[in-house]
Amino acid sequence: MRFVTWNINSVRLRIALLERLIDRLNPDVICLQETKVPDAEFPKQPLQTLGYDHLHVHGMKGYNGVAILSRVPLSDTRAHDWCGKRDCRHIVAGLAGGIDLHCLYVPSGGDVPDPEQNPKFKHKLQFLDELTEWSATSGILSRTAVLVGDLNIAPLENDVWSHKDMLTVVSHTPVEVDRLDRLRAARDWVDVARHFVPADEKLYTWWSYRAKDWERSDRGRRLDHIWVTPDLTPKLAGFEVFRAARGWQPKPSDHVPVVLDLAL
DNA sequence: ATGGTAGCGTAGCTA
Repeated sequence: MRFVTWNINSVRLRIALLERLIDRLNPDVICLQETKVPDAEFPKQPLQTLGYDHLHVHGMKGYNGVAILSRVPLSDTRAHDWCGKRDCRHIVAGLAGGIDLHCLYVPSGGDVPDPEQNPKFKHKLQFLDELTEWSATSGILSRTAVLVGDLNIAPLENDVWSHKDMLTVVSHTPVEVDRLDRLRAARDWVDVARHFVPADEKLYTWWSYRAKDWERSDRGRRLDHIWVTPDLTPKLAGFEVFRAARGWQPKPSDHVPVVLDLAL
């Protein structure tokens, strides 16, 4: 079974690129972040035409928004609210075989990496803390699961173009990397990218729109992640960062799709 | 040190 996660940065604007992605990768399940559309206006029809009959969409006007598009049935679909906000950042669906699929969009955190000065950074840390607490107490701990999405943190040295220069830049500061580690440790999640790609190798899933030439400067970050519970480790069959999509014209997303194959 | 681009929606917020 092939899973793809992609921060698409507006699903309506990039529906043609989503169709191209489907043509190239033929995923069974697609998880999207930053759909930026209320549920009633989600472009369901073109996806159903392509065989994605099982849709779990959770969006709002203008910002955020997550979605799961599937060719296989989804059960027990639900959404979670964190930090007292209804901001459409976390949905879950059940797959055959008792597997939970989490699609997540963690707050970006603003510019200043200080929770006292910057409410957005405080929100990011609190969001991760609430998720970690919930992971440890909700009973979901014992379930087999796949977690994907834009976690907006690049935890390892080679998840950013320059570890030294990025230590004070939101997405790679020690305080948020520590919070992400605690979340990962709460269920002993396996970081699938680093299962397949050695930690001494640079690996990015996002490149800023602001670079003159994203490909040449290659100042990327690994913000988009795929995690699985340890019982799925023997089923890990393939992984890819679909870097080519960053150059798709016109108007690429600043994030690229990330692919997981599971031998279920 | 600064400012650079993009999406939504049509100003200014968010990333």
